[in-house]
Amino acid sequence: MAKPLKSLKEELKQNKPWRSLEEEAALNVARTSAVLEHALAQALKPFDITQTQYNVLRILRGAGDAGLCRNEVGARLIRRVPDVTRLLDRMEQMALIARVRGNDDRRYVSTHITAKGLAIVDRLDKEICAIHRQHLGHLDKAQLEQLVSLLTLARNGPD
Amino acid sequence: MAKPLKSLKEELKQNKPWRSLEEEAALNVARTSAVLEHALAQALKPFDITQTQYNVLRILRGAGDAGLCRNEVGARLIRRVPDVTRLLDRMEQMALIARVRGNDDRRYVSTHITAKGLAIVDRLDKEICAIHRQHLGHLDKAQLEQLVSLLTLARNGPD
DNA sequence: TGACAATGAGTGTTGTAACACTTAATATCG
DNA sequence: CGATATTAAGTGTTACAACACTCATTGTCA
Repeated sequence: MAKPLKSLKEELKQNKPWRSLEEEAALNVARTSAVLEHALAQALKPFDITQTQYNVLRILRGAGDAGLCRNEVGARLIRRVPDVTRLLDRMEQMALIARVRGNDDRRYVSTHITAKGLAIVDRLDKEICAIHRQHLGHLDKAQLEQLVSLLTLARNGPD
Repeated sequence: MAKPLKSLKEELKQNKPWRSLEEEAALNVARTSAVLEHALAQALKPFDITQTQYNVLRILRGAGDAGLCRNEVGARLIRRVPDVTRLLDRMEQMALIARVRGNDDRRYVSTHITAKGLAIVDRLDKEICAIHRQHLGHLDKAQLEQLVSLLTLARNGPD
């Protein structure tokens, strides 16, 4: 027998009907994201890094030896943050990343992941993977693909 | 002809394959949420309130004259925040809400929306509705329902 | 070639989020 | 009835987010 699913209205003890289906969808996206991000934040806490910092580490691991400049890092973050400079400052202080100012263009500062930073993301890979499976593993392949497809469609806008 | 949709990988200039479908789905949820929340934040800026504060105002509007205590407000927020007290403090200073300590149980403080707060949420209704339609209106009814259904299923977990 | 725009990084400041901890009032039970 | 737990709200502190602004270096073209 199918388990009765707890709707968002029940979750937030909301008893009024949604004003529109679009609103219901938007709130469901926000709520689901909040739940997933909370789980991620909990997993990162023992390592004393935030989700954004974890995101940066993964971006810089992907960038390899070439590294990336501040603006490129900022552009690849899932959530845009103003003040990438001090985000990187803090990570540099923690010795998770290193920065080198360019020689040909002295405005340019390339940012690299350090061995310490790399060790942390590598160490976290399995754990984060397990969290994703724990939270989304009960959806089958077709459902996950459909979810990705609907969200992609949503983000690509009406134009 | 169908417009080619921009995938998350293209959006974030990521060229590596996802490690799992679950991860791809989780990141798509997070990214979509970030985009929607950014749009909402922009709309709220002229009124000098944050998304969380807007969320509180809607909760308290829904609660009506009875109001809600601090913990109830916190429980109904889309994203959990520690320190609801000072969130409400700030809103009280802005005269958006009012608090009354209970007489029979003097621990209990009920929180109400003020006329000023009510005026702001009411004023915002149409605008927020338009934002939702702008961002999700190009999905048809079946797609939105499926999105809600998949997200609800995701949040309800494997157990 | 020299003024001026464009680009990349960084700073100052304020408010808010996150964490652990405390105080006050009521309920419970030996 | 008094010790103890429970429930509700609040406080102290640190670090981070958000906003507008500045500084330095390079590109461009009249």
